[in-house]
Amino acid sequence: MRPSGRPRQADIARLAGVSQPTVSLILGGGAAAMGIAEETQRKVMAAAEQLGYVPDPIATRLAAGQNNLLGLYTFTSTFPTEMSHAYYPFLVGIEEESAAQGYDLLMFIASSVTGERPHAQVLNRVRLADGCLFLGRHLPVPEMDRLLATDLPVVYIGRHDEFGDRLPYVGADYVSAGAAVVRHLAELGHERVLYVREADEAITSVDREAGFRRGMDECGLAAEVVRTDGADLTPERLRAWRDQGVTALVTEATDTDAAHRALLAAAEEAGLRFPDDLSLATLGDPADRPAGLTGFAVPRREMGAAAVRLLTKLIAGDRTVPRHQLMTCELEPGETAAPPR
Amino acid sequence: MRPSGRPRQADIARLAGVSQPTVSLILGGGAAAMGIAEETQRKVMAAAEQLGYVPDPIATRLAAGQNNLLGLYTFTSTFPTEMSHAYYPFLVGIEEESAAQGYDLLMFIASSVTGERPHAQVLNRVRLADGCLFLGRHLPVPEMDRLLATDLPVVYIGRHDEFGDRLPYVGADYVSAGAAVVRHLAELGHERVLYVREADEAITSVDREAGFRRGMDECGLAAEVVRTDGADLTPERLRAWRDQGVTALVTEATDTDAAHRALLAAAEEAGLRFPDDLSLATLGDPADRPAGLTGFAVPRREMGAAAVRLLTKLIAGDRTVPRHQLMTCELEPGETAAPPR
DNA sequence: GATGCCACCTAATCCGCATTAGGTAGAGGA
DNA sequence: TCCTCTACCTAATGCGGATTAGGTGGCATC
Repeated sequence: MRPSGRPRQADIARLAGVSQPTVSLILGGGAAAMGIAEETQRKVMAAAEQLGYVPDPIATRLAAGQNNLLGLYTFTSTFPTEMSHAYYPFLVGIEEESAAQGYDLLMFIASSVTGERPHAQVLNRVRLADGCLFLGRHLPVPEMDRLLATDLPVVYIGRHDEFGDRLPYVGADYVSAGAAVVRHLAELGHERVLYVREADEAITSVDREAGFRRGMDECGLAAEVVRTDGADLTPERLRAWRDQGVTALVTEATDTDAAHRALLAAAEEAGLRFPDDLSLATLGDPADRPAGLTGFAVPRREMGAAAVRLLTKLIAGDRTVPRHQLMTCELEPGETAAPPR
Repeated sequence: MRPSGRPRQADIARLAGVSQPTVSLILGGGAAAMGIAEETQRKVMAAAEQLGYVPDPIATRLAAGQNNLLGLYTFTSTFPTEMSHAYYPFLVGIEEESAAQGYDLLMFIASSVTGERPHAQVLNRVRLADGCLFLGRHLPVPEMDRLLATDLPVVYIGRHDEFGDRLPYVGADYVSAGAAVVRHLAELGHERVLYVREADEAITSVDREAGFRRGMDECGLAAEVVRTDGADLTPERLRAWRDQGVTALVTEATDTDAAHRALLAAAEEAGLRFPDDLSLATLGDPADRPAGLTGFAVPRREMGAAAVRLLTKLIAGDRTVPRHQLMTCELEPGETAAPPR
């Protein structure tokens, strides 16, 4: 049976009057084709062209162990219907860099039909590609663990230290970015800056606070940190802070943006405006980032591109690349922070 | 060389004291394993379990003859940086339905910032999927023609009649939708409705006008059509139409939205408001659709899903499916159309 | 004219699994 | 005892391409 009408190397070989291995050598290109007569190469290339030959990625991978396909697996729907297209910038970066590196993208889809453990199935299919990018908040640890046990190159987009050095990733440098935001506030003249963070201990939250502290430290200021669940951020509390001499607030953007939202709401209710009454900065990209908000931007597009570069290097067998990369986030001065008044 | 340390069927076979094909039969499950002794099955299953066997998807697919991959090729960047994410809803539908059908998505990347990849080359590579979806405004006719000459199942998203029956597609039924919008206006009491369209003769524009005319016809009204390049839509002209008794305007949404935008601008300048002074409806989805605009919605998500269904049927060899499908667009009553005043 | 040497290409295999045509052993019948 | 069936399993092969170890013919050399 010949399942597809696609031409194979054997067809080219017949047409060109050579053997299949010769075709493979020539189409394989470069160094391997060195010892082959120009004339033969021309014939073969012409035949391949004429037949519209395209190598079968499956066979290629089976035989050679690679097929120029980069897998992309998101642990939720790749194209989220609900959430603001948070993944989109990643995809843009991934697409661009993949094209630049000569890879096509193989998007693996967590089938909703498989129910129970959808990831197990897909994580197996993932091995179709030469390597795979992962994206998404909730990472299924056991399946990932099994995948890491294989030799498939993998890169996670986003910081994930659960697996230590075993899981390469490209993340954002929240620490440096947080410190930069604080320095910006200090340069504006703020001396009492309060960090309002959520109770969540996610690595990103930890990093942001570390960044805040580092920035304060570098400026010789005392770091004050408050944890909130959102509800306890009352207008009175805000006013009290202000009366005590606090001139700037820093919050963090998370998946829920609880602290950020609560702060905005409380300020509104208290009749406090930014930056007139208080300065405000936010560490991270809130989902509905108000224009002019002081903080930093997560370079999602660049992260996507960097992840592709890292992955292709891993595929190429490069053992020297740093397996954990943190991208710099650009400071966004914005308009919610100004000199204290 | 044994590239991966994973166990294969041969290993199981050795451990269970049977042959590799036997293992394949048993693990292949169900019907094929019918003629195999229970005892043997147990041994094999136990061995597989013990070794932690997981079938290699590559080899499986090579042997099975198809790879469960749907290609997706957009004639522009798949993830446009600039334009409002017009393709996004298509992608959502495509992803969902692909998952439901058990296919993964292979995204072919056309142009990139670096190194142009001519369509010809990519259209060749496209053939590595079991079938391919196409998306995008500008379709390279000669290359497409060559691709259609092969037996690769293909579905275009969007109406494209250049290739007649050779190119299956899933489009939107602009004619019916246009007629429905006009009927809506007529029901509101409008009798003199003016269609303001662009000069472009794209099939979609032709359809929209046809829809307008059909709607008017069904309501026993005379169709009046004006072509514009945008610049000639002066405030005076709008006022003149109104003074002559026109109570409703209909425009079309295109890639540039020239007519639509010009009309809004001219109305603003003329101090005419919708629906107070004139009623307005737009055929299609303008890029920045103002909330409440009367018109119809293009069911992009459903189109994506329908395209996947059509493609999978074609792949399965179904020769009876209608190769051209037009999806119904929902009327959006909106607020820019009201009874004439 | 035998030998050596290249330059070019092909035969043979493998990758891991699926499939089909056979083969073997044991049971049952004559 | 010989033959025929089943019941079970295996040998052989293919999928499409990569790789390696040869093989062949022509030309130069002694």
